Amino acid sequence: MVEQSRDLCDCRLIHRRTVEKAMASALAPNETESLAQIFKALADETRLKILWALEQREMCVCDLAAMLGLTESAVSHQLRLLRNLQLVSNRRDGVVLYYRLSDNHVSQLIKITLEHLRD
Amino acid sequence: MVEQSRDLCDCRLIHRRTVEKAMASALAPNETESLAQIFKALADETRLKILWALEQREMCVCDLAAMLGLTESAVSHQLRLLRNLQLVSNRRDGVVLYYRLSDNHVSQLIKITLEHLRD
DNA sequence: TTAATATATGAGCAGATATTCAGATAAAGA
DNA sequence: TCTTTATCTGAATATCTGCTCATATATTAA
Repeated sequence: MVEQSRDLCDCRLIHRRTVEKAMASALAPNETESLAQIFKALADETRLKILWALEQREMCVCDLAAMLGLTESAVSHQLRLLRNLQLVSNRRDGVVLYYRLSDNHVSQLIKITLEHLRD
Repeated sequence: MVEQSRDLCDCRLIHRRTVEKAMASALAPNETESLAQIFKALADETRLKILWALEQREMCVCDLAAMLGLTESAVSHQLRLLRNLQLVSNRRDGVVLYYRLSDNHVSQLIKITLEHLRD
């Protein structure tokens, strides 16, 4: 006869202290959420291509669309997302908006991950 | 009379060289895909919590489930994903599998991103 | 003001994904 | 061998997300 659900294993008793410590040093809920948002922004091939291109030169929406073979609308949607997370900034020159990376954290993240992939 | 679609702006002609250079220095398709996979792995609050906990101590599936308030099944699914990307490894002690981070790239990524969020 | 250009935005759909549920494996001990 | 424990896995589902389409906004030039 089964007395407990299969989802309650003995480790929960044996490792009680481990779990308590892990919970005590866990990320704050808002930190976890913000981290996930940033990584979500990097978790898409289109946005990665955009960011990698901007890491090397500023480009307008139209340039990015041409480079990626996508509509300018699609690119603009992605740029808004990146803008909201302050990963990219822009400057206006007449009707044209030139986008660039806001800081060098993004390129650091991409480079470290490329390093990880090469191991 | 409109001669070109709205999706073909003059920038494509004016900035032709910019676009060509961007395409020449673009990430290889397989690099882009692999990068996106890694960032996708980090782009989920559950997996972030798992990785942050493992950065500080090894833990078994059961511990992680208790810590996160999730079923062991859900945790196991996520660990498989992280294992497939070689972000975590495990050692067996009897019936218990203890998980840990495979290398320190993940904690670097999380720390850089936390830094970005603090600016 | 009017027209043209570059970009932004909202709605909607197709495809991706995190969790749950039910059941399957693998190691240890009786 | 049989049972128990810890973990794994496939299928199903509800939610999320990237793109397209149509339209709106903002800047410039006529």
